[in-house]
Amino acid sequence: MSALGRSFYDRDTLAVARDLLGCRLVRETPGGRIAGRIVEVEAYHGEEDPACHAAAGRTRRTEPLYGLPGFAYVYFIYGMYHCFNVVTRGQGHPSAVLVRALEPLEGLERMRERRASRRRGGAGGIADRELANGPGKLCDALGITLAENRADLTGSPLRVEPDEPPEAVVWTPRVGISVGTDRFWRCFVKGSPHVSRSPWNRVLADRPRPATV
DNA sequence: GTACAGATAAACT
DNA sequence: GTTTATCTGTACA
Repeated sequence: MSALGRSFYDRDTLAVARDLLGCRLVRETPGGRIAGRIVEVEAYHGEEDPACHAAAGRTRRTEPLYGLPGFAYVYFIYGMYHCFNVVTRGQGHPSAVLVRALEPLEGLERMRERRASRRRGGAGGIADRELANGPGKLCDALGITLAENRADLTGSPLRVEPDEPPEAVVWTPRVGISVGTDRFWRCFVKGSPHVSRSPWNRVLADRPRPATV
């Protein structure tokens, strides 16, 4: 399966977020493929979005957001974890989609080994659904670090492949932010047991897709 | 099952 | 010096 091309990412951020659900995030390693179905994402939309890192303007960290769509934006957070984003839209509009959770599909044992190295319990204690049900966890499972920041997702060992689209999705506010909580820009596959933990998961009513910004 | 404290360092002010 | 798009272990129900 070939990677999604540049034009996929060069669209409205909410549309890219929605269409990433169901796709397969793939990491090629010397030991083989590690991959999972994307089941949860969040949109971060430009300097006018107070929760977007670009709200602080163009800095050393946010530089990738101002670059071409289809490249990775990875940052280090809470002194311990990494978060993986795909850059959307054209240059000059700094927006991206945070990938928050995967349904593990390939290389589950390699995921387990990488995740276990940070824990005390050992590799045996991690259930399949706990391997990548969070933005920090999936970066650990796939071995994504700052070395992958600015990687070209359209032609590299780290890429997104089209797969089965979800039957239904749910929109909620974004997780872990203190501003911009009025925007329902988190989107996940309805009924998936692989999404991250959030009080908003109980909001079962389907929200219509937010208006394009 | 839920609730909370604490870990830990880059980027920014 | 402050903040942070998180996770884990422990405590308790």
